[in-house]
Amino acid sequence: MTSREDEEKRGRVRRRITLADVARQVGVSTMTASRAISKPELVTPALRQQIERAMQDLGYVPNRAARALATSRSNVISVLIPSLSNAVFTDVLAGIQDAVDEEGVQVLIGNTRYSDKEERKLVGIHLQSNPDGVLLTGLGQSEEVRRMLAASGVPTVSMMDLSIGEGEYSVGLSQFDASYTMTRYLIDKGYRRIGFIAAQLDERTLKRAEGWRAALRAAGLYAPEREVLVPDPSTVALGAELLGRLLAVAPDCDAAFCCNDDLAYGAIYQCQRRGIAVPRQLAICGFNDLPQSAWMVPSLTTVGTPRYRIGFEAAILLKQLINGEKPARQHIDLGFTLMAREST
Amino acid sequence: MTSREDEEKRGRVRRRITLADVARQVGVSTMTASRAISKPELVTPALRQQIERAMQDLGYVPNRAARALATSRSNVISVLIPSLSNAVFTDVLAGIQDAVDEEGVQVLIGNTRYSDKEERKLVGIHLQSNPDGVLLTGLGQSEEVRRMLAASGVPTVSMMDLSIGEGEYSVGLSQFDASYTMTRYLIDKGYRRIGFIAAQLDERTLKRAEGWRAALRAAGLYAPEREVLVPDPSTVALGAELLGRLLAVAPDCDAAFCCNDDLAYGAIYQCQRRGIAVPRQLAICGFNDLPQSAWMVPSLTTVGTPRYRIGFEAAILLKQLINGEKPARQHIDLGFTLMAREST
DNA sequence: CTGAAAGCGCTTACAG
DNA sequence: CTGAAAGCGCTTACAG
Repeated sequence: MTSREDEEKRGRVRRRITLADVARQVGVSTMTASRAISKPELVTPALRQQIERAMQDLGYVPNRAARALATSRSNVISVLIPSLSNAVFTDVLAGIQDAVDEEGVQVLIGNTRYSDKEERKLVGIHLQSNPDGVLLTGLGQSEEVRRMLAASGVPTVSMMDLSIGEGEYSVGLSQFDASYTMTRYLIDKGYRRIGFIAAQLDERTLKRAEGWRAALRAAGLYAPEREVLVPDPSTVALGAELLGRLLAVAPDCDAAFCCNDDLAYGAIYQCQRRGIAVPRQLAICGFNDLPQSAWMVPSLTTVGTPRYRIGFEAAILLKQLINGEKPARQHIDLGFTLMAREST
Repeated sequence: MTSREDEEKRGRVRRRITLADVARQVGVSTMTASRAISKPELVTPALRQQIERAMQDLGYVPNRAARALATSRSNVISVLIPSLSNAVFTDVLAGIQDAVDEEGVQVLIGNTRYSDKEERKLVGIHLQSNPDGVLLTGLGQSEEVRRMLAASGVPTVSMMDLSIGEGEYSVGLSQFDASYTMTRYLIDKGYRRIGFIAAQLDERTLKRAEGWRAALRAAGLYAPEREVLVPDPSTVALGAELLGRLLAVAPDCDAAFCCNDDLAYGAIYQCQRRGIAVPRQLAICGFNDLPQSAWMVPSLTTVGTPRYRIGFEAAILLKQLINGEKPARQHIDLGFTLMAREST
């Protein structure tokens, strides 16, 4: 204590309080102080109280880095998502956080911006933190990412889509089936010239495009000119523009399936600006069922996806792997829900 | 090498490659290997190349915890935001990420969920990681949070609002002025019975309410029954409901100022459902200018806020503090922009 | 139930 | 330009 005060008076850098300081104050060894935290049942109640008291008084804050180094358990999990501005992934994140919350696990969030290169870079960086596990978005990781992850031996779970690999783990839904189902619904409702609007063109989007094509082909209604696919980031503004493009190349469309809700919002606004009645003249549907979709006018027909639960279940699965347990299932299909509303 | 292979054959846990492994392989000391990373100019080019080669071959991944422990510099900054589902804060986050990207700084994200208690808890947890700096949202931290932060000696910058404290640092805008300006604009446009709809009731919202009141009072137009404030989380659905409530208690309103864009979207949808013409019968405006606001029909009058830049500049300011530099300004006012559109 | 001591994987002032 | 050695702050098998 006194030497510490001296230091401060002399203007030296304030040294952080360590376990040793706490132990000295109470007159026990550091290992007993350590145990008072990690295995409290192993230390006499009276002693434990004194130690806890001293930690309080001194304002002791454990040093994670030291603990991680000593235990080679970081209590960190790494999460790689393609976007933070897309509500889909912040919902996934919320599920993850809730699943690991009480355990003192820290979630390291990496934003890959839909880029394989960024993902590669982030895996490298995150691996430096020795994560106990990694949560990945999608299945299409680059060879190098797979190699790094395999070499590290860190358990990994993929989110959003369903894998079929033996040594792999995934939690999600079939993007293809969901899209096929939506398209089938449109056909059953009587729509015959169904366009498809997509942006970003990540793996999920491409699978949705495949689902749409397959359903139309099965019904003998597929027409390639009715698909407008662009790699640009998905926004409401882009949805408005792409609907314009779709109608320019395929003015006879009676429905437009947008690969996500943001694009659908833009498409609906575009219709409103042009005086096109939705759904009477043109039906519009989206994908994901963001909160706004149920409330806008007209309300949006879309596919509900269990994003929060995907994050939650993926984190649970990862925890099992981290603890060396054998999970009941390697691949967890959380399904989807068709939300039929006014826009179709 | 050989002993390592032995270990693997015997099925032992695969040991992580360390700097010592790299050094041994090349035949140098670990400190030279270390320097090849941190101060490459201090090691002979030929040697350096050999070392880099060995790191590649062995798949060496530095251990952040060990480095943090040795240097007492974590290269981590902690960011506390109240929500991840609010685009406002993901924009702030994007600015922060971009500002610290290349430096190998890791951003620890804490979601306080608008709760002082959560914030307190998160500060404690994040402090365990020895962050080099902390970025806080808003000015209203609890006494305990201030104490913990002060005791840790970690540099701190507040985001979103402007502080006036001497030893404090902040980057943001005057929420009061922005709201006052919007209200003044409505008055100038001829609106006389202007309601206010707010949710969440965090500090920023309350300051916006104050700005609205002040402008109306100054014009002799303030009427307390025209304010509807609820603590619930802000959503589009709630905006629709609150507009209903406002019109129930104050049916003579000719404008409704929503404390953020989400509520405004809901309010506009509510009007559309009820056949209330916007802005002819009721003007609606929001706050923040989210991407959709410019595209919806009618487009939304709102206040543009420099969220990305707030995050970016706050991170720059924090870096200066971390490096012991004296920043040019303690408080950076990034202002706001009135976006007058169709809805008013 | 408690303690002495070694070790986790890095970095760094100090010599040479 | 390179190295021997100590230290960062914890934890843990092993004794007692």
